[in-house]
Amino acid sequence: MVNIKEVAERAGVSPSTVSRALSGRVVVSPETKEKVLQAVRELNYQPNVLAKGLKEGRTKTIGLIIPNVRNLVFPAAIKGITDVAKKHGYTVILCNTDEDIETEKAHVENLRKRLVDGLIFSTATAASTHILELKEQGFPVVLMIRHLENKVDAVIVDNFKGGYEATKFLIERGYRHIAFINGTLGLDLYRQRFAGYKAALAEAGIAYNEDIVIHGTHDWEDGYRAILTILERDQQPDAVFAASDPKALGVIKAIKEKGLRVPEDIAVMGYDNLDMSELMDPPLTTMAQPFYEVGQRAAERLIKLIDCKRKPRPLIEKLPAQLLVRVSVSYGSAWAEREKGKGNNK
Amino acid sequence: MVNIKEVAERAGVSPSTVSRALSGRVVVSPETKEKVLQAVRELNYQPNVLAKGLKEGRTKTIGLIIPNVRNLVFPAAIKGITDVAKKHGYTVILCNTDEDIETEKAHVENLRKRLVDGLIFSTATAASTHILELKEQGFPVVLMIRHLENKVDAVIVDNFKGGYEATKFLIERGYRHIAFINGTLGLDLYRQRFAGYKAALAEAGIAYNEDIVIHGTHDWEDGYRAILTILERDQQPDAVFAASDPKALGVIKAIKEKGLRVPEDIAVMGYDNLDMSELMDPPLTTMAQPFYEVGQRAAERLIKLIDCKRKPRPLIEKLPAQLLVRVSVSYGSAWAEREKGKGNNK
DNA sequence: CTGAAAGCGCTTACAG
DNA sequence: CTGAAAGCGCTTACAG
Repeated sequence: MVNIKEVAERAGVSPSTVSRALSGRVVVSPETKEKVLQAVRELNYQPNVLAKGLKEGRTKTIGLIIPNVRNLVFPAAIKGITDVAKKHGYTVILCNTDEDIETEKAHVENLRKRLVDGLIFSTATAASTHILELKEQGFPVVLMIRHLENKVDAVIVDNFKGGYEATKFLIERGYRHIAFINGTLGLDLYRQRFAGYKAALAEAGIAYNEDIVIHGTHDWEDGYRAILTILERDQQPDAVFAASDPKALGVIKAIKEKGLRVPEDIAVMGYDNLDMSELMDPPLTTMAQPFYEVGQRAAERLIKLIDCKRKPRPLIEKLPAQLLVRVSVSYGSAWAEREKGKGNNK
Repeated sequence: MVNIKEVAERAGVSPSTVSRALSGRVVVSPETKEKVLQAVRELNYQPNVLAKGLKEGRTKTIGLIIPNVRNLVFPAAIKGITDVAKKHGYTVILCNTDEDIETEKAHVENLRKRLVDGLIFSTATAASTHILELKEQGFPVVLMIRHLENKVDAVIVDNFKGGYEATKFLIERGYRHIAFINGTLGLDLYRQRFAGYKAALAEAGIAYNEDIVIHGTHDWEDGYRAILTILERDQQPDAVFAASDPKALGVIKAIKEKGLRVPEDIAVMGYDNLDMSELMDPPLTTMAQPFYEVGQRAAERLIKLIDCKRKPRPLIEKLPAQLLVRVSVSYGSAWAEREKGKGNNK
């Protein structure tokens, strides 16, 4: 590859001048500048980013650490990040941790060796204390989707509110026996959705029934098994709130295979709004998470942290999940009764 | 961050010695080596990869250029690549082109400025001649999933065979009026699947009927509309072969909404085997593409190209797609007849 | 406005 | 086996 010296020779100036003409930050006479640009074009000169980075101490690169690229919540967020990064002239390095904390640490080391300017994370586990260390060293870090304590900047979705609103909607629709199929309680986002579920029940005066709540499910097959387990306990929920779309989809599959109908016999509410959820039979009612926006906001926040010398105090940005009503939730038995009663109340 | 000089001081040796002790490629006395490693541990020294890369002219980094991270075929391939890269000590830089050729070119420039050691591509379009240029300059490039002419190393799936076997299976199952819903003919992979479809028809002596073939569909909504269009043409296919799973899923949705049953009235065959396809109602019969393996093989090939000075001639590796029989395809009208006739033929 | 020099943090041929 | 020196390709304070 051609270097700055060759460009300088071609243009009849010194390397310093080439550098200045290209940077735009220093005054260079118009004629010299034109000569330089001409030479650059002729030789198709591409400044070596390593040398530049070594000198300047920054690389216009951000590291992105994701627990699992095959988890469908991440591709949209990745897109949001790369779009914003591109707009600001940043390159993104993607690392996959397989939900493993040691792999995560290894990636962080590797990225720091490469002098990335900042890091966007979805933590593998809540035990990622090495992230707090980074933060303390003044290294720009933004968490996304999954967050830690409130000491590190983060862009997340309001999971308590999401869980609350989903459950409240089911209750308003007249469902009274609402099963909850949750992910691992090791992740704050699932704890929050659970708390929201309970809060909505309490508000409506519905007793919490632990026989229709299952934690720790992971993929659609777990969701499939979980609802079967609940059914085997001789529980007959009139609705199921699953804490992720894949779990909801597994639930629907199991319900159908039992010869029951969705939503007539059991309504199903998901959480995510993955691309496929609209396509399902029946189309899934769900809490839509704004993953693309989460990615965008995380990247914008990180770039702000990188550019600004004195570190502002951590900001936790919570975006709202949005209820998306489709076919998998209809009206429960309490709906008609309430409608009937409405006339009297007024 | 701590540098090599500080380590040298701590260990009481020269920077050269630190470098040598760490590289392992040169003889260093055991005692010196121990002193150095001790200092490295105490200071938590991480060699600066930029400086190292600048000096050595390589960075142990590979660039990965993907047309669209939200397209579900890619996450699995990305995983295959990052797994292999990690095993060999390489880092992966992910770039997203949005199917846009100019963005693709910009990414290539950017990555070369960063001295990546090689590139893995899924080309945005067949017109990516800049990739051929890279190849001619002796720069290591491997294409994946989508390939160009046979001048560049590539790991792809055998699309002709895949299209042929899918269609042949439908014919063997007794279907005779098989619609084909294809992607864009601008991509070789769709041309090949189409050719396979026609070859299987011809072999079985079934006339090609262009009224039940639609090209250029992209996502599930296009698939949904395409089958509706065919139905409006007063065509009644007994089976639909869709050239991707999302298209097949859209087809199923449309068929159901028309009050027809899958597979009893119309059978549906997909192509991909995305994670969700098994979950559908009915579970989708499809040609499974080994995306994870494609990613692995592409990364292995690229690393081989990087390590080997004299360039071997381009190798196009074709992995087989595999028929996965699930519920969305059953038995067509010609099946029973043939079964009946079998006794006589023997 | 422009050039010569120093330096970013490494590695490696050259001496010893 | 080890150290001093040069150099990878840039940028920028220092002169002029």
